[in-house]
Amino acid sequence: MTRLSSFFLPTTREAPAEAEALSHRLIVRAGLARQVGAGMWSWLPAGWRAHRNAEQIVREELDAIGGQEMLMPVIQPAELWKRSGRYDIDELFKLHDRRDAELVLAMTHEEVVTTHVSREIRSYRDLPKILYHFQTKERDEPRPRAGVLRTREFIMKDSYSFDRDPEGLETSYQLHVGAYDRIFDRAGLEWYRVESDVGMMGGLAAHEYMAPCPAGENDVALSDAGYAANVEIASATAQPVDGLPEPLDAPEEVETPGATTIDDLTRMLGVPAGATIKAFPVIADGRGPLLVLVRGDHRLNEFKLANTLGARSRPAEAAEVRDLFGAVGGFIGPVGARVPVLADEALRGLHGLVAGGNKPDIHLRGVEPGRDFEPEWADVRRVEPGDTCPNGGVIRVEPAIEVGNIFKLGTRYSEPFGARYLDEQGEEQLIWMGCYGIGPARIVAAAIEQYADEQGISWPRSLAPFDVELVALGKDGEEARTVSDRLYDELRAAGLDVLYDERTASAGEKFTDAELLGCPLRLTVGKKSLEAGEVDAQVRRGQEKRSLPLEGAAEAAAELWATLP
RNA sequence: CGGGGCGUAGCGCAGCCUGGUAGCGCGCGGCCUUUGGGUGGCCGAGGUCGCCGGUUCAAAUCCGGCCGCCCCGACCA
Repeated sequence: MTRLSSFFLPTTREAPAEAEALSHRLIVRAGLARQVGAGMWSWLPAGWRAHRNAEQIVREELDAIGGQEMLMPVIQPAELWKRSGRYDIDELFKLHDRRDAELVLAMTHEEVVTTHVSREIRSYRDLPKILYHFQTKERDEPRPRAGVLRTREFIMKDSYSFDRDPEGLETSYQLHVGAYDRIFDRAGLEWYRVESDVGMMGGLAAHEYMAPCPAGENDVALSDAGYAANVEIASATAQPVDGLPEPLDAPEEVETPGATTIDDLTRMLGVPAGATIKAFPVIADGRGPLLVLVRGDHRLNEFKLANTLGARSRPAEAAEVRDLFGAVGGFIGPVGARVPVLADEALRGLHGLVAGGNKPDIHLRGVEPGRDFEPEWADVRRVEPGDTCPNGGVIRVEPAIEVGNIFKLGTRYSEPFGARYLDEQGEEQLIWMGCYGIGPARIVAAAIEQYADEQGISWPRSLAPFDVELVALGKDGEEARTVSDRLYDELRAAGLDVLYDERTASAGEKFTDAELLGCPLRLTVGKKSLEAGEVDAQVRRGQEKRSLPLEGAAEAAAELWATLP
């Protein structure tokens, strides 16, 4: 029985002052969830129904590719994490039990699942396997934010594939690609599968599933030609520089007092930003000082730099810059630099450029890479809207929520945990692994973000807490109420999940609440339509209204519902 | 971790500068009214003013410390 008069659905007229993201505001206002602390949330009954709907889609599609659901603990011995080398991650919650034994709260489950597999899997006959669970993840995030989008505790579906070789891993990976594509389609989301950074942990390949929306924390580079990549790794051909100065025979000094920014330079010298060189002095692990160059109108992409260097790097400190270049930030450049130079590809072939002169208040103009300095070339810039992607399309950049990721782990965990099997020749081999995550809460939040309108949430059918909200107008005991009571039973008999608003509240209040909660279909029983022998139906998305004959209204509503997005 | 902001009733806020009985709107309870888009009226309940300390005859208000929350950035297997 889901009668609104007794259902725990605390809606509010106003959102908490601190809530900024649309999904945050609507989740609170519609009574789906409540905040307990920074990054800690309780799901209330209606929100939990949506969450479980998302889970169920994920479960069905994983089962369909042969996934086997299990459950592993959140609290784990620290020893496992020391063995995998992940114990020192700052986000890992660490604790001690009463006997002072070291424990951790799991942020994912590679350590435990690999331990099980290493103990139980012996033979190539036991492979492949896909194991998964839905379990709480704990992460001591430095900054939880945007409601349920980034929390310190959340539920994740994580699955793990185990194969005998890279080819097997590729097969399991592709099975997940198919399952994930179907999951996000069924969830009704607009989504992209984008190439993503494999990180420093030695992964082999990775994709992220991104749902574009304003509250998204990630930027994705997209093109109509089908290109899709996280901007962290996206690569594209830069737009040419308009108005490049004429070449000079050799660089010449020009006084630029106080011009420490590209803006200052373009104003002072009258050149376009693209005709300047932006220089970043960095100190790379294992490589020492390095001068990284990008075009003045471009931005350095630190992920791509790290991948190019195969190492982390940090910006040089002011004192280091002085020692290495004899100048302060804003006036350093590649010509005559005593450290190796790494230049972005977009600078290749340009001439007449302005670069720092390595002297206070001095720049050089007429600089030509390759002639005036010999850099190592690499693609280390962030792509910009308007760039041309590898297959010819024009790049645009959109914010998006990461709703899922898939990752080829290789033997990253099977090595430390000794997960091996015997092949047909009786030889011991390492197991090849993949890991695959989905956050149901983010699916819920992304759906809210993508489809909300002025009135509130507008759920995709597959996620909505209820299929139909039935609004009964008039007083208890009037004819409208007897009719709606009967319709409520008939709707449920027709297979629909119904939220029945039989409160003694004004019509406007009920309609407003119904639109805020956003079930795909609203049915209204009141005196007016009843006199015409009808029930009013309103489709939430687009708010299109129509009338259904009272006779057979439940079946008609079920048919209508089935056509909704 | 760097920068900024906030903390007064369930929610949104005023009061603080200039110390002197803690307020408003919404929501909540009762009665009446209204019932197809947040009806109107009357009555009422509800607050250790984030916490600790200091100054003062007197602190929501001034001073110090702490805690919590949010935003931007950094970070994000």
